[in-house]
Amino acid sequence: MPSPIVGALDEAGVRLTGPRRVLADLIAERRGPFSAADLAADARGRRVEVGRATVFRVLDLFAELGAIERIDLPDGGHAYLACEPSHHHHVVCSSCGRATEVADGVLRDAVRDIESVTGFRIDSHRLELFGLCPRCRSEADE
Amino acid sequence: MPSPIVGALDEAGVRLTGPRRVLADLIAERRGPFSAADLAADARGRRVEVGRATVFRVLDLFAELGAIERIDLPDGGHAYLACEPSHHHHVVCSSCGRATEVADGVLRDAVRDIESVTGFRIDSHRLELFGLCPRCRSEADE
DNA sequence: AAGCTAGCTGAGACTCAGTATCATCGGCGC
DNA sequence: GCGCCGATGATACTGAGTCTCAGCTAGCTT
Repeated sequence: MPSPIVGALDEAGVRLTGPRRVLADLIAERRGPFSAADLAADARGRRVEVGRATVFRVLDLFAELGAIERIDLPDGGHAYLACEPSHHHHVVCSSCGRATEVADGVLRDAVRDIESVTGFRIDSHRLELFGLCPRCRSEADE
Repeated sequence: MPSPIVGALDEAGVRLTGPRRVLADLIAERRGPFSAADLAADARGRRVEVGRATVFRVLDLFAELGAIERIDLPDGGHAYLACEPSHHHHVVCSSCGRATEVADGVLRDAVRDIESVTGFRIDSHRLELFGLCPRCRSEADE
């Protein structure tokens, strides 16, 4: 079964090259957030050489297609996350790295409030949430 | 008149050194977000030499004291912003860089919703908003 | 199936933010 | 003033991300 990202590539009408397939597969197998360096290491682990520059380019491409998203970690670092193309936000577990998506709806009212208070016209926003996932919560309770 | 940051340093009981005063003044004069490199350049422009490492250290210190905050720009870069120490979020004008603070209250309900939907226990979050400030809006309308 | 070409790739040099180290300096409590 | 200890600056280092360019290849064309 081909990864859903490969399907997205196909639909977008971009070339389906070797490195793109490999990276799409590796991304599909990852659960939590990952960095460009992680992917490069994964590829090396499989004895598939993918240039560092290519990893960044492909990550950019996927992000443009909406197949993955770039998020900012609390420590200031960056990471990528496979996700649905619709606008949404991420909840990242600070213990195990597991991540979940949250629909954007919850923020709509808040954004409207902020617009009327500040006079700004809000064009875009980014919200990232960090905490403990259900599994890590119950482990912490024991 | 001393910058409000100098007061914060005093209260926190940390040393009031030359570089800290200089950087506090430079930060107080800035309107929008700024980077560590911006500050270093400002200092050089005034013929005051402040080591690059010191700029980062002082920025860290100020951030710890809550006198400034680190924000993530939409392009993935970082910047700092002078602000009040209470928890809040920033609205940054994507045209002129002017920034405003928004109290955290608007998000409380949204965070509660997200907790009940996902089962996560949310410990922290970061919200950044980008758009046009009132002034740039009216200029854009003309 | 062979040819063509735009677009992709990999190597490697480069930039730039941020960190680590360490000898020296200078705030500030005495 | 004196002296201690934290702060400083010079310098070297790391690691993420970008740029360039020669060579390669996916997939259209015939």
